[in-house]
Parts: sequence; C-alpha cells; structure tokens
Amino acid sequence: MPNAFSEMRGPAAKGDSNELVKWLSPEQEASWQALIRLTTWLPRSIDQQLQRDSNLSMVEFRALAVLSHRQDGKMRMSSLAQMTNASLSHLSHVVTRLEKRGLVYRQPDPVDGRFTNAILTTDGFHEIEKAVPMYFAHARSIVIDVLTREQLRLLGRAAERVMRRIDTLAGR
Amino acid sequence: MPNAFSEMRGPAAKGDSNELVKWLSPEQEASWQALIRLTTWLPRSIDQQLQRDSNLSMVEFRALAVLSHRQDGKMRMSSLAQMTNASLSHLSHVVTRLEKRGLVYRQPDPVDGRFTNAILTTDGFHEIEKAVPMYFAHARSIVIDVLTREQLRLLGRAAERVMRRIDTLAGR
DNA sequence: CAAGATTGACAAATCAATCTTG
DNA sequence: CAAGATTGATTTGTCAATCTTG
Repeated sequence: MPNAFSEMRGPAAKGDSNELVKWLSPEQEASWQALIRLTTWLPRSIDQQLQRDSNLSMVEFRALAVLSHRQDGKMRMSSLAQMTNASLSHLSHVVTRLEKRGLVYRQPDPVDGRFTNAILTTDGFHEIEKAVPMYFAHARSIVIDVLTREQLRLLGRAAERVMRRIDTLAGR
Repeated sequence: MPNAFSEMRGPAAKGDSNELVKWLSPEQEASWQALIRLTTWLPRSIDQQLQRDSNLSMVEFRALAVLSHRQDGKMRMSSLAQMTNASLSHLSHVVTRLEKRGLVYRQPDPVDGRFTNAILTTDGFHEIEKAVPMYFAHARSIVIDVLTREQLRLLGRAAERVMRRIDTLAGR
C-alpha cells in the first residue's frame, strides 16, 4: 500500500522539518503547545486526585461544592449547570448518579414547577467537606505553589481574556 | 426529606458567604477559577472547530498532524501516543477509527515485529492539509491574537512550569 | 517474560428527541 | 408554545485483561 509521501514529498520535504513554523512564530508555537499540554493534563490530574481520594469526578465535585456554599444547600438545575461548566443534559445525568449515591436529591420548585432544585443531603455535605481540603492541597501542589504570586496572577488574567473571547464566540 | 442545612448550618452560616477563602486567597482563588474555566472550555472550543470544519477530534487531528510532519508519514504507535497526549490503549482505538476512514493504515515494523507503525495514507494527508489552516486560524482567533506577545509568552512559561510539576508527580 | 499493542467491558459526555409546566 | 429538564442512543475515553513478539 502506498503512502502519501512516496510521491508527494521529495524535494519539497527538505526545508520543512518543522512545518508549523508557517502558521505560528516559534515563540507562539512553543506557548501554544504548552497551553495545549496544560489543558490536556491539568484536568486529568485533577480528575485522578478526586477519583482516588474522594471517588468523585470533577463535575460531581463542583456540583457538590457549589451546593455546599448555599445557605439552603439547593440550586436550580439550570443554574447549577452553568456553575459546573456542564450542559443541562450532562448535569442531569450527573445528578442522577449523585442521587443514586444518596449525596443529593431532586425536588420540583414549589413556586414554579418548571424548575427543579438539586439539594445536598447530609451525606453529600459530609462527603464534600472531606473532599475539599484534599482538592485544594492538590491545587496548591500542581499550580499555586509552583508559580510565583505574579506568575499566577498573570496566568489568571490571560485565562480570563481568552475566556471572554471564547464566551463571545459561543454567543454568551 | 431533610437536607444537611436545616441543622448543620445556622449561626455558622453567617460569615462564610465565600467559604473557599479559607483555602486560597481571593487573588489565588480568582486565578484558579479562571484556569479551571480555561482548561474546561478551550479544549471544547477546539474540538468543536475541528469537528465542524474537518470532522476530526483533537486526538485524531494531532495524530494525523504528527504523522504528516514525518518524511515517511509513519510512526510507532507508542511514540504517536506520547505525541498526542493519549494512552496507548486510547490511541489504538483512535487509529482503528482513522483506519476505517482510510486516513491511516497499520503495518508491523519489518525489523522488529513488536512495534506497529501507523502510516498516513494519501487521503489522510489531504485531509490534514485541509484541516491545519482552519485549526491555526481558530487558535489565533481564541488565543494568539487575544493576548499581547508578552502575555502569550508568560502564559506559555507558566504552563510549562505547571506541566513539569505534573510530569514529575506522574513519575515521568 | 517484558515491552508493545490490541481488545472488550465499562464509565462518562454529547446530541437529538421528548416530556412537562406555566 | 417556550423554557426547563429528562431520557436514550451514540460516541469517546479509561481500565483491566489478553495477546504477540523477540
């Protein structure tokens, strides 16, 4: 079976040991690659920590954490979806699982039945209380304590800028 | 059904409208949140662009792109897995799908049959050639052109630092 | 028997219907 | 009938078990 290069590359192949240079400057390319690696591995690292220490996924953790910060431990599904970076559909599946584990339960809003509230149970509260310190220890260990104050601040700034752009593009 | 807060929160609930302050300083917290949002939405944005414009996932794109940069368009599965941030198992599934679409094919290494080479086909080469410009246009649009040269450079630096830490923790 | 690779079972996330309520 | 929410089918990724080669 022939491949694309027997014919297509030949003389043309000499100068382009790094073809990407055509698209980004070497400096831009390096930063972009580092960013891609970060957005790939940081979430995996967090997920692994949460799974290992607390048997929770990132979304599950965020959902419980957000609920635990509310006075009444409850929030509408649609709002919770926003807070957890999940689609409503995704969150619904997530809450179903958490419900089976007895960490939250659902209740239609008594005032307007179109809304559903997710509500943290006592068990859920205990679980998230145990999980949070380990989560932040890990956050420190892989990011916060690795960067200088200033590096972290600038990283945050840059992230916010990019996010504003992504939000805009997505029509938010 | 009772929830955790009828009893557990009461007087205690007054001061902690933002309980996370206990774990990180407000500045650290803001940067961390921005970073989490970025690592969640940037990959989604890239995936959407690739899916829409080229019918490729990020891993598929990277696999084809890496192969297209090689003179002979081929690479061992294990090396390709590293280059694409995928596990060997994951990559194997990915290559199976790409193979079904006629974009790559497999061939055991003739010298040492324990290795398998993934090889780009002519079709695969054409597909990735079409995909790359749109990919970089999108990269510019959401990151490169949104930040100053310096911001991008520092973002890259910070990402590299964090990645070194994550690599170390994972034993790499 | 160790390293590379594949496979199948399972878990998680996305998408396109569908259902429910006001 | 529009907004909120759920559901089921499909896809994608992960994990553990297995297979193959030198």
